[in-house]
Amino acid sequence: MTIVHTLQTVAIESLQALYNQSFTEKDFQVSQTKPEFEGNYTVVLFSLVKSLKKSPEVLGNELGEKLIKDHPGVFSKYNVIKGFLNLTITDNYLLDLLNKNYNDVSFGKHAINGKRMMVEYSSPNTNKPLHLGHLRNNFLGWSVAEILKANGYDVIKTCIVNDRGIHICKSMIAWQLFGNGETPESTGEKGDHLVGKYYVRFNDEYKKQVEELISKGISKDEAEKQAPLMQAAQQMLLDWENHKPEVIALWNKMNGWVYDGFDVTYKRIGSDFDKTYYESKTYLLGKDFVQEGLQKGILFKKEDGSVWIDLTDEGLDEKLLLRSDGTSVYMTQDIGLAKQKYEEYKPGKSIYVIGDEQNYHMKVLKLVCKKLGMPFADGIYHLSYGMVELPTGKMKSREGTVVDADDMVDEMIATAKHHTEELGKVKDFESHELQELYKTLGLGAMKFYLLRVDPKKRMVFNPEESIDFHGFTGPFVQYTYARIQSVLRKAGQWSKDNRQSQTDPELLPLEKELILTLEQYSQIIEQASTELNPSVIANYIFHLAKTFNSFYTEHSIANAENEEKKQLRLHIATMTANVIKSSMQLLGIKVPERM
RNA sequence: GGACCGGUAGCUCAGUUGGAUAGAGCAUCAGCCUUCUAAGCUGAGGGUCAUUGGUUCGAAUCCAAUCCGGUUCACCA
Repeated sequence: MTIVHTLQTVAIESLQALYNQSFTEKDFQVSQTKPEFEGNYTVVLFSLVKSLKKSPEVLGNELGEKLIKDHPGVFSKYNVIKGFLNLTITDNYLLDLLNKNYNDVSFGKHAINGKRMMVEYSSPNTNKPLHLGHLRNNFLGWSVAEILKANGYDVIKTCIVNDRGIHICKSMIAWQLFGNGETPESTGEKGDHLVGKYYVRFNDEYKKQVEELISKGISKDEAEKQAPLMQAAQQMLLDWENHKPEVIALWNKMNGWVYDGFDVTYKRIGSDFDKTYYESKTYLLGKDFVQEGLQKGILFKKEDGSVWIDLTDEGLDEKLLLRSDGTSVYMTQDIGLAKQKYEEYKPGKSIYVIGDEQNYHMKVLKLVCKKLGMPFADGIYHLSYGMVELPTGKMKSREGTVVDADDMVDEMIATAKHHTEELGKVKDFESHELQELYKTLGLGAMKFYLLRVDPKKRMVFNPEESIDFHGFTGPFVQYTYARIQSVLRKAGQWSKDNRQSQTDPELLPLEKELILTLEQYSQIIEQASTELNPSVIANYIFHLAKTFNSFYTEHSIANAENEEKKQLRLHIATMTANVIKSSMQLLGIKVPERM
């Protein structure tokens, strides 16, 4: 049990004993004591004052007195200032915690709870390579899955590949017309980049055709419809749906190039999935429930044959579910897929990591499923994240003004190399070890940068500022870890003298602060899970690393004042390293043994 | 126009669900390497928490209105 939980429980018991009134954890707050006051944890008394009809001073003193008397192993001192009861945790409690857990690599993680969660993320289109926005999505999805696992959930990671549709046909048409038979092999270009190039090419040429038509006096709307390229793309989509062999063959070939490219990128950034769904295989799902919904009177048909759902009671609009020609729309497919996912895996909750531009869509999806009486409706959760923007404005993949994911990774790794060489600390490293280190640092910096911000906030990505390796960054944390490992390696050589100390040493302020911070890890994991927010972890690790660095400069570990202190500090350092490694893992970031 | 999200230091962000004198990083300035990794540490300056009103012992946090920015409201996906 964590200190905060213990304090809550014990305080409730004491209040019951003292005043014969029962309270719950929500009736009063427990927080960390502000540094300017004495103590470690604080009970805020104001909310109790009313129901107990006592002054905060009297209440604080009576409660403080009782807590110390009944639990001398946990609390050593108290003081009351205004409505705040500040309690000091005993050194023995913390030393005991340290001794029990310093070498436990799964400290802070929670036991398996038997519940299943699905996390859907990444969801790429196969007409272009991954960009910076996808990176935020991938890192978020991966990290949330890891955080849920650490809380005891059984997690299924899924990906829905948008491998069909007009946008794919655009790349295909452009390649047919302008490609001269280019392949990844012939050009040496990564498959997804090659296909993306033709997607941009399509839009360039299309724009020219539209302008030409407009100059001939045709209206803009009309020109956009009549442009030969667009007509060709639409014809191709029809041919695809009719399984025309040449089109299917081309589609298979070009998608294959893209998948090869994605595999390289995913492997590099450390993304993977337990189950991949392909839209080409699922887009026809969901039509059956429309019939059912019509029969039950939940859906209605308009004169032209299109099928709708009325959401005006909920303050929303009417929403289309089947076109007048009987084909399904995005929403219908999504409902079908949601149902399939549920039937296959029966998750208690299904988390969709999707950008906030789809907030409305996801809200409607959940509502429609609910109206249709789908059992999984309540489990649908949209983990919405803000767009990643550049200082120059929004990224537009149609115009090719995106930060490409592969380029970004290359740049981060190159920067890691540059910084490392400049510091000149790695002269004895093997070449393969160096390559590994640059990758660890570069990717670590990027993941940390994208995950340290609250997901729902949109963020500006400044390429120059983002590769700063100082301060609140991944490499700062990685450096702290490598530093501890270095100390531990050397300490192991110096001394095998492990004699047990008779008297426990008294903790110095920084030692105490560090152990208290380490103790909070389990609660942080819990909080990150309930909020589905990796930035909680990132902020915690940074705080922990910073606290350790202060401790490190202030107190010598190897040359401690005496043998007891040395052992104590080695334990603290070991546990700090374990928690850093474990928490960075939750963000998908590796830590180097030396750097 | 309706709905949803955001506005905190020059910049990028925290702020424990209503608590004590609002905190970090970057940038600026001043210090610290003959001792465990200086990618580090210590300190200084920098704030009308968008604005106004309300709720109460107490508001960056809750409510209302206003201003600014964003997203969305397709027989596109």
